Amino acid sequence: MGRHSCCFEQKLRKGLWSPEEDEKLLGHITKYGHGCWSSVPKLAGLQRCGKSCRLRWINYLRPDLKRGAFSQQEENLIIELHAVLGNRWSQIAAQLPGRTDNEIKNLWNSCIKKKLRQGGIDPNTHKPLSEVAKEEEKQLTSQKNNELSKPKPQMVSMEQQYPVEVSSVTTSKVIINNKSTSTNNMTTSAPPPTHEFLLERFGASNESPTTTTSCRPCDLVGYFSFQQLLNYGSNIGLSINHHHHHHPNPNLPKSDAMISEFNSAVYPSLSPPTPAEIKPTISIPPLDNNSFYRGWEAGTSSNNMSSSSSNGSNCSFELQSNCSLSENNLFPWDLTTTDKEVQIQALDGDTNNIKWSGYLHSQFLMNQNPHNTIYNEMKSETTPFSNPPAWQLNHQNQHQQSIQDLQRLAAAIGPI
DNA sequence: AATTCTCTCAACCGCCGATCT
DNA sequence: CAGATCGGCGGTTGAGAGAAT
Repeated sequence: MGRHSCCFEQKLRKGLWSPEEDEKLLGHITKYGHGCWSSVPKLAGLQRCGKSCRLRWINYLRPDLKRGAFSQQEENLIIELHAVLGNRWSQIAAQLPGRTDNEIKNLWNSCIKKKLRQGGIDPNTHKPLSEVAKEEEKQLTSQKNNELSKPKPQMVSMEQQYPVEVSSVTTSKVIINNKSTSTNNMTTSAPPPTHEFLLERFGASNESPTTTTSCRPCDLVGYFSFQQLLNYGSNIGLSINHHHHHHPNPNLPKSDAMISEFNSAVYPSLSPPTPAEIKPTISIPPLDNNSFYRGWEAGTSSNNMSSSSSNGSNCSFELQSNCSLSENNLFPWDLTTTDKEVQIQALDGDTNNIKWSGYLHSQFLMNQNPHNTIYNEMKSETTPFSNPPAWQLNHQNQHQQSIQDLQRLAAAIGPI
């Protein structure tokens, strides 16, 4: 069970895709949509399994892919998201329009990990390496002790260990305060950081006056503002602005000051606010996709989602769109217009960065001409699959789902 | 110039949950 | 209800390119 039948089939090609194969797949999908992936190879005349076709499309042929090197902003965002999501590459990729999970995963494994280590940060835990080493030592000793007392170690599921479901916020799964889950195996590969860690990172410490109950507003802040970021989709960068200038977190021991400085550089938008009474307000955009996007578009480059604090504290949480949608057309297609497909083009508009192979490159550049584009074909075709294309619907649905998730969460929590 | 090493990245593999039959 | 199928995900592999020796 679970195995793809295609995996057993003989005579299927493997390995790198030839330009001819790419052309066939591209031609087929742009004309008919992918529909059922398992039927794509047959229909497109390819000796590949459907899974391979899907992967090729998603990772390489999709027209909304942003090619070229990752910007520093993107890298920073990946680091920030990894701190929250762990190795959930697809969810991280969902916040970086035009980037694939595979690409991000590769970048993480080849570059970012190394950079973080060089900066004294453990890439798995996002904590200073020195701290992690200490914890490992502690764990080793406590493990030894446990082995003496317990014959078998208890398995802890991810849900038990990190009970806040980051990917899909549903009222049933949100646990406001997970103080009970103190076991935090920092040696495992890339666990999402704990709630406590986020509190530490965000500076929402016990100094808050509202810390006595099990449902503190500040407890929500770390996750919830991040959740807002995550759910509000691809074009939002999180910035936690505290109106002090950057300085090492006073809560950190002095020996960690350098690391803190590094954090400021690597996590430029994540410099911890001073421990203060942060009380975010939540504004929920309407469900209507178009008006939501227009709402972002209508704003300036900085769209405050929540920025008030109850006592006039200098801290504010602010969600920013990276830049104005109207300026950069960050969505690969403009959902508010009728000529959607005509708008599809390299997102950053920098053709030098486009890594298409030669024939594809010329083909796509050609296709950017609204008068000569296969995407016009896509639009005009009225096949069961391509009206609109599934990959467009997916993107659209993803945002709508995110908004609905957030609304459910807000409804469950009530006014803060 | 030849060899080895390192890095990048496309693609595969195996698993899982959802859906279909 | 059980098995089959499918789409999706994260981990891993290995080819190829470039750097170092």
